[in-house]
Amino acid sequence: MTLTAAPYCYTNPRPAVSTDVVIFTIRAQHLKLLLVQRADGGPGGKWVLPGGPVRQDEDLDASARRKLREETGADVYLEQLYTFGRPGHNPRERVITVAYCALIPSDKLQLRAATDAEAVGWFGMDELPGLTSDHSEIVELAHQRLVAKLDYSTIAFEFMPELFALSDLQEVYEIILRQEIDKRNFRKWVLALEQIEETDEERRGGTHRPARLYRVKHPGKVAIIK
Amino acid sequence: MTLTAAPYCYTNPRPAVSTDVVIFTIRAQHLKLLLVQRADGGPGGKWVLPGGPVRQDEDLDASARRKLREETGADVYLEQLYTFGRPGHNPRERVITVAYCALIPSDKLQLRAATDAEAVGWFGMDELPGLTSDHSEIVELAHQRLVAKLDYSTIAFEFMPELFALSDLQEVYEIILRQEIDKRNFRKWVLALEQIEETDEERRGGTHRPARLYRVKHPGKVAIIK
DNA sequence: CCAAAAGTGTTTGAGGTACACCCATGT
DNA sequence: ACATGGGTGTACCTCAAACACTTTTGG
Repeated sequence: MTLTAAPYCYTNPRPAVSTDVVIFTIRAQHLKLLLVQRADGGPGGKWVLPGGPVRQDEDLDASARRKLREETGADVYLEQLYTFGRPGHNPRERVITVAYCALIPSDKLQLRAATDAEAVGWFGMDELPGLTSDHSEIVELAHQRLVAKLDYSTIAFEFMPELFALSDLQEVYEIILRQEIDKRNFRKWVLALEQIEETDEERRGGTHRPARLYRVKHPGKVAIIK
Repeated sequence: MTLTAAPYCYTNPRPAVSTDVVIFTIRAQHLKLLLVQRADGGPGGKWVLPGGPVRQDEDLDASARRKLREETGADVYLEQLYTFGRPGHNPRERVITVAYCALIPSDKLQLRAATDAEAVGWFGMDELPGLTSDHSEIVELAHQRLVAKLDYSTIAFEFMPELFALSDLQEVYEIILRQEIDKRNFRKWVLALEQIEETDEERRGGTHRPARLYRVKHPGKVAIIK
């Protein structure tokens, strides 16, 4: 090992630190998450969560946000999930992973054109390709947390575009919770939160009464609701 | 810098990774947390959270647990809080801190005899000595999270000794929430959770009716309550 | 006029809150 | 007997859940 190959030397061993991001969106009536396939040669390369080493001069949040932007171009809600740090087999190559979770509204959903280096794709929770066990664990935790947060926060609003109908929002809840919700009760509940407001726009589409459109009052801020 | 002084070399810079633990207990009718004072020479050494570098072969949880044991001898409820990783001034000496929170029941509260190297002490939230700004931030977050969790989990039970009276438990809630609670309503609520059970022990103490003692049904497991 | 989604109120039950007195003991 | 904390029940109110029909539009 030469100095030019490994010029960063410490008196104690140090782990490599990466961030991995679970990026969720709602698409085609399903909750999906983004995976990338590194072109490590073979055609059946492993799909993995977007992620990689934290730069030395970069905050953890910034690192996760950079990866989010690199893959999706979107700059949206992002929160730290959990930090995983099982020692690996090789003590000199230990990796610590700070996992993040991001939510993309359907209207900001345009994948960055895949580079030569990797393919990107959205996968439903039921159709995930084989992931490494730590990536499975991260995805599992992110999903649990998302479901739990629907109950006590306005996190689901982060999936909504600028303008949306109440039935769009209801659909998001139904998709994530995997259960139907009574329309009248849902409307009463969500309006009572006072976190969305009516606009005077409406949306006509198809052979039925147009839907009134709403907007999130404080976009990007997730409120805790008791 | 010689090879023997810095034998661990990498092609990219790596941060040092530490764990810091916020250790809470209830003592003398106050919520207190443990700080240590490194004997860095001067008498007015800085008080800091117990913490330090993660060993290379050690899980993050294990690292936090080790520090918990080193300072208190106790092996109790511990959860990961958040990971902080602002880049510091010197890019070669960046530190990433994984913060944990631990809760010690009053009966397991015996501080390890302080070594020559450091003093240890319990401080109320209102009487904290000046901490570094990142330690303040960690303490703040741990406190918020504790208060929030009282509402939707049985985390407060982790403060209880093996056997306790309902009024002891109520007192814990009152201390942390800083508000009085109606005795009858509290008892109805806590019993309806079905997470503690009556024993046939009672405690006599002072000039009044003895208190029935209860026990936590699933010690060490924090239940989420709707 | 028909199909399709949008929109709207009322009743009921569970659980949370407010509130005051009797009980068992030690001195 | 009295002071001290331990222990109990009821009335009310709020909020979540169940439930069905009318409205507006496009074809």
